[in-house]
Amino acid sequence: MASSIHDLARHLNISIGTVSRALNGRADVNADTRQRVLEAAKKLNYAPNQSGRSLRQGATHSIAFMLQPHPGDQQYGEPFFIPFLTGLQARLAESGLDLFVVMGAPGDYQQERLRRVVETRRADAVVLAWTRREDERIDYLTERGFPFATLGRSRSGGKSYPSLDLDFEKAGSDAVDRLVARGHRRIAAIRPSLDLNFGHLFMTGYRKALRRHGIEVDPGLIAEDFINEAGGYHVTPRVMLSKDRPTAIIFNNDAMALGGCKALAEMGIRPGHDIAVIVIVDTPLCRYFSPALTGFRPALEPMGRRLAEMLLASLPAHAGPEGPRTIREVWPLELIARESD
Amino acid sequence: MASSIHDLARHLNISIGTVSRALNGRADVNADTRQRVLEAAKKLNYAPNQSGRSLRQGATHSIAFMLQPHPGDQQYGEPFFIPFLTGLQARLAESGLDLFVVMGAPGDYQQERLRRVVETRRADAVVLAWTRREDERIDYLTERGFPFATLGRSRSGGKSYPSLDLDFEKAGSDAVDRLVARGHRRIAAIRPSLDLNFGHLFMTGYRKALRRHGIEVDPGLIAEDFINEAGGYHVTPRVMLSKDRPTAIIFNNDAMALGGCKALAEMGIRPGHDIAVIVIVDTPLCRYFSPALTGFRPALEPMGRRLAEMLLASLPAHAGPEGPRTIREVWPLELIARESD
DNA sequence: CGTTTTTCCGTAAACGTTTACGACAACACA
DNA sequence: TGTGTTGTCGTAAACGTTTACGGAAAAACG
Repeated sequence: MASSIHDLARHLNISIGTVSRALNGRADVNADTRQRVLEAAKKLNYAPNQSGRSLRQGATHSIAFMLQPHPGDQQYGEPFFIPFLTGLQARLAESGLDLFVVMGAPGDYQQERLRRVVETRRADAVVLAWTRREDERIDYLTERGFPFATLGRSRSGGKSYPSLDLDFEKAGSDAVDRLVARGHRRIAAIRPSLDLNFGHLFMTGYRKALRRHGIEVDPGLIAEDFINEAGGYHVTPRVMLSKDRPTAIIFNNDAMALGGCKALAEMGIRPGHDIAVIVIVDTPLCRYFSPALTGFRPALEPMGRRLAEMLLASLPAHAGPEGPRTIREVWPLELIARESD
Repeated sequence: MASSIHDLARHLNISIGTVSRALNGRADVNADTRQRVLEAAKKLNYAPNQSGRSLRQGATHSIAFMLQPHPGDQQYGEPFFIPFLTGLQARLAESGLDLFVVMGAPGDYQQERLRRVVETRRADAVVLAWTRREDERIDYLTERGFPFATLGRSRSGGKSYPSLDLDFEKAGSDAVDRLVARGHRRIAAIRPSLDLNFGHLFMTGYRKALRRHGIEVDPGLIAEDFINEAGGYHVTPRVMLSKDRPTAIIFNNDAMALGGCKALAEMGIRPGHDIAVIVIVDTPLCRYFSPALTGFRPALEPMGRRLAEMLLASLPAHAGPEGPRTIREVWPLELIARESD
């Protein structure tokens, strides 16, 4: 059905070795036989069979991105990831690598699918997101010696893999600074499980900033739930009913903020008037919500490109001649002041 | 590094043929050699090299889902797809197939990536979404004889491929019926390009229902823009400034509705009070927005399972012994009445 | 012209599987 | 004992590539 390298060879009356060399741009092939091969390839619309290449070269020329469902949640925080993936894919494509996304059944932390990808050698490397403080996926990959990179930090696996993260700690701190400067002293924080590393980092910044301002951390103003709309909706009333009501809330996520604002609305509390609201990671939702939510915006697409770059540099087959490799980077989050605080 | 079938054979002092047969559950192998093979496989944690299998069998055991960016848009409407993909992947996994998602650079209609996947035989079949009225991807695949299925209908490619769609026409019609029953007669429609087939279907239902109620279709109440927040935001003021202002708006999409409601808010118009708002496809956003948006909810996860089923039945290698195959299905959208209309 | 170098190409092995085929032993049956 | 059947296994080819190796012809050089 599909044409193989043998068809080309037969068609041109030359050997398959020469065809392969011509196609792969090697030096030891005459300029005009190469020309003829390329033309024939186009004419018969030949494309190399990936299974054949992979088998011979021991490389699949593709990278897997694992989309990790949150525990207790059907959602994936995808709006966040799409621009990141766009950048990642663009940079990988420049090096001739395909990117594909693998999703797991919700709930299993993806360990199963990850093993499958790794053990059946479907990809040359994987990219992990939603890293956890202790992340068994990272342990597995390092132990196994399989190349990977992460979006987000973790305490697992030493420091020997490329990772890129956002400065959630600084964002948490900046959010508190901003609110304190505007006269707030009772500032609530609504976050997912501390197990998710960005939640942990956010809270570290939040706590440090409060202390710096001489404000005692009130556990009644901190609440945890699933990182989705339902989570924000269910948990927000709790902090609002604490005996000394907060005058500001920082949400760790746009979805939690949406749910939270819904709960506030039902209590007759208006963000931007009766209470200040800040969201740690900005998305289009924040911009088009009414009132528009103040948030911290990440440079997702450049981050995708950058992490691809770092991953490539760590792969023997793609490492350029350049010198020292950046292994870990933390990128800033830019405050976008809008109407909600 | 990774163990191959030869390692197993050497370790057990039997031939690779026997090992392969044991692993693949074929009949002509002694029960206890099979036992020993399986144990050894677990011990050396053997997993078959996919490239090897694919090459030999001429099948990759994987299905590609193409995530199609909208023209002029960086977004993908992902929140919509995730539950669908969950169902799709679950059913495919039951048949031993992997699902992966491939994304393209925004703007190129994915034709490039699609060709790549097909020609290098990275997948055994593909699933397309966001089908257009005339869809060159479908033409390409049918012409090429490559197996595929679509989420959404199209006029391209004849009727010879499995497809599953939502009844956007009925939803558009039902939305109008509901609004008319509540006394509205000036009903606006905000939609993306008619090229996107669901937009076209929605408008067909909208038009037919208006005519049925003896209401003339006013072009000033129909507006098109990109199917995202920005699109809804930009275009909504236009219909609100038409000389006879609408009393209701139907948005074709949650993102457009979010942007549109933002624009309404800036004009001092409150959904649910001053104007009725209905969204054709319901998402968590609709539920947690204030006011909660009335919308039409699809059964996305079952749809994913179902389309997988239909695709499998069309693949020679997986077709069960059952008789007639369903080729096209249209599923209903269920109205979820909330506060915005 | 003879020798060396260069240019170009063909041959064949290898990657890890699956599977058609045949072989051999054990067993049943006559 | 001979023949046929059954159960189990080994052998080897094949899938489509890439690539090390060697060889022939052409070019360069003395």
